[in-house]
Amino acid sequence: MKSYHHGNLKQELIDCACKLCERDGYTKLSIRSLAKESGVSQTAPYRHFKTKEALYASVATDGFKKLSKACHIDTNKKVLKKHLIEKGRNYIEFGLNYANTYDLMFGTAVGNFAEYPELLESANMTYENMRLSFAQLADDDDDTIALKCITLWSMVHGLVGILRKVQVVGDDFEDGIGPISTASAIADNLEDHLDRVLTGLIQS
Amino acid sequence: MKSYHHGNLKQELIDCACKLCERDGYTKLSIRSLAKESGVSQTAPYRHFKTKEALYASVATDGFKKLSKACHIDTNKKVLKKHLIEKGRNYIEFGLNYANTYDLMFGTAVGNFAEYPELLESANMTYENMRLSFAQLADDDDDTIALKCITLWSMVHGLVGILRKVQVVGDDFEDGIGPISTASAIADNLEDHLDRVLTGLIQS
DNA sequence: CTAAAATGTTAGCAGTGTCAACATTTAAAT
DNA sequence: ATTTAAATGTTGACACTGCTAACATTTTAG
Repeated sequence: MKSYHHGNLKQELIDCACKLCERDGYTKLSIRSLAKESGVSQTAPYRHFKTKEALYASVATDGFKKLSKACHIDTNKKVLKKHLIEKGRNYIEFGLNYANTYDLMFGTAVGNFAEYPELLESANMTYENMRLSFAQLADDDDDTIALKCITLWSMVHGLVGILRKVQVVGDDFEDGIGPISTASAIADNLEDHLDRVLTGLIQS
Repeated sequence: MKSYHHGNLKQELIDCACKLCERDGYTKLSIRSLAKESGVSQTAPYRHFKTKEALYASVATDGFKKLSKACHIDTNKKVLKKHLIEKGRNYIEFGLNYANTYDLMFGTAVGNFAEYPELLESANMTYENMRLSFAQLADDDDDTIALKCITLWSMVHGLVGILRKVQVVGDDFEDGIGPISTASAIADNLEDHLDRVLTGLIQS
């Protein structure tokens, strides 16, 4: 027999939301359907998430933790350029493989990260590891490091966005923006691509 | 006295949608409120837009035309690096000043551009001008040009996205991701920043 | 053991996208 | 010019949504 209290509703809602967000995109997600999925009344989720945005924030937090792990570099050991390239590739692959979650993390679904401390912290962790890793490679003052780090982050972030938009058959632009051959070329030679960008950043 | 037929409903709906999308973000936009705004019944818009996504597509098309104009380069005259830098700045400023519209253009609100020929064409026009301009600067074969062009596009696109996320007070990460001083530094020195990236692309 | 806090339920409001059936106006065909 | 078809607008309705208030139950703390 089912007890009145669920026992682990909050985490189950988050897990389920992560799954559905990634499968269908966060716009398709509804609190009500989520509640039904967990066998609970329509408004039960409101005991754990004040608004839908709060639920989004939890999903985004989960996303940042996964992204952080995917491109984490051990800064205790010496950081090499090849490490950064490898993790850059991981970043881009995360953005492409978890595209819907990535939208939630970097879109406007969650207006102000500061309202959700865990989200803010997980996002900053991602940035901080990026910055520390980069600092070991480039021989610059802190401000320059931060600046180049943002440049690098913009690069991989932008690639994720553009690669998703660039999809075409052949050379005549019929099904998307730009030539798909180019998109494939970049995706296939991501290491070379990152190497070139990174080299420019380290040396200049 | 008001006539049964509006006369110019479609364009008025688009204009109004563009305005409201930019002001409040596209998620806040509703067909019904739009109809009310134009003094027409709730379902009248459906004579001009099959779905809400079709309306989004029209707003996005308008956005791409504006973006295209903002960073258009006359490729009949000789294209110089400074032109590309200037237009790169215009691109980024468009992305930041029309952030909500930019979301609609590059987000997932419109799933498949191919379903909306005008949208596809306006987006391709943006890319094509970018590519032709770049081709005059870099002395490479077509494939390499396309590849570097995507790289450049990713750079400015990524900057728009990241600059919007990076916003913090001081050095302790309390209100956003990363240090706001860095974001300002990039924004203030956008020309230098673009110059560096561009120089790397032209020479390597 | 009792009071308070946490968690879940039911009922309901206001708003949404979309559709079907119908009305009116405009454009095209005879 | 008259008839017909197409385009455009309206009403009414369905199923769905986020969210709130009022109430029920369970767990936890004093």
